Amino acid sequence: MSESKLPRPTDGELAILRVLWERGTSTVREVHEALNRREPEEGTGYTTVLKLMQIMTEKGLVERDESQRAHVYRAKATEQRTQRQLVSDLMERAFGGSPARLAMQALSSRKTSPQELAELRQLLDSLEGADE
Amino acid sequence: MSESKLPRPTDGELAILRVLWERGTSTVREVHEALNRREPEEGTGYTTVLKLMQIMTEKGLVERDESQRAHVYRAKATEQRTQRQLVSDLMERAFGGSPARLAMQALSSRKTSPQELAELRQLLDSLEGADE
DNA sequence: GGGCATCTACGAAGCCCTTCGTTGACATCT
DNA sequence: AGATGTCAACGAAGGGCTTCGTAGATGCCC
Repeated sequence: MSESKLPRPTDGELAILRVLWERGTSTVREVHEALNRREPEEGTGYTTVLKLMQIMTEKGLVERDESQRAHVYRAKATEQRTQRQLVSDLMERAFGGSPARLAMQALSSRKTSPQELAELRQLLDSLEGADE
Repeated sequence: MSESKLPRPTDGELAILRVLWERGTSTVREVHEALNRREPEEGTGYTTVLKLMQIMTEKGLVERDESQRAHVYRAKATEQRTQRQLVSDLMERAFGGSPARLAMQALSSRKTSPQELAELRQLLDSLEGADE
């Protein structure tokens, strides 16, 4: 029962999760530095990141190991799982629940590499094959 | 210059926009009734909807005609335009800017009808055709 | 040990979103 | 005209998100 529903992460929380997914488990300092390397103009303070991560711990979005003086955090949900949740959410709220309309909007909004198009085609094949 | 960037609508605002897209121009009362027909358990009050729509007017998300006693509102951006914005947003924040990964996640998250799959296939064809 | 750097914890402030009660204007019906 | 119902406007309250200053604990180096 440890897999109950996690809340939808906010923009700030998502930025932190992205660092954790990319780097693996990290301390607050590491996350803070990664964020400011990625977005030098934003400049969020150290304690701001710390506070966010503390709240995320309360919400269950991350877990932390307090055995070291500098606590070590890790994302509780995988990147895939979170992406699925966010997509489902947007699909319901803005696309009337239609995955295809969302997918088409995504593909139209930016150029996609031939390789990715091929992967998509493959996915379509498998979806059509598995009709029930 | 009337086409500047509109802010990302909140969840509540998006629900109202959906009513306006579906019904066309509407009064507050009409929106309120449509929402409570759609989500009977939620039960947002009339003044709540009114307040939201007033704020949306300030933000530029909707426009209103005040010539009648019951003001008539209409969405300022089309459904398509808003969907594109929301998708781009999510793509940047959670998918590292990759449209294909977002599309695949969308298609995996829910069963898609054969007809929609066919439409998608067609879109893929046209995208591949238009390589530069 | 004293001084310095690093880290967590706490709390407050500011802003936005949502909700709703109240008020005053306006219309309609009798 | 007076009663009733509908409407926009306003303000306030509550909660969540973000930001940061400050304090207290801990580790390290001379």
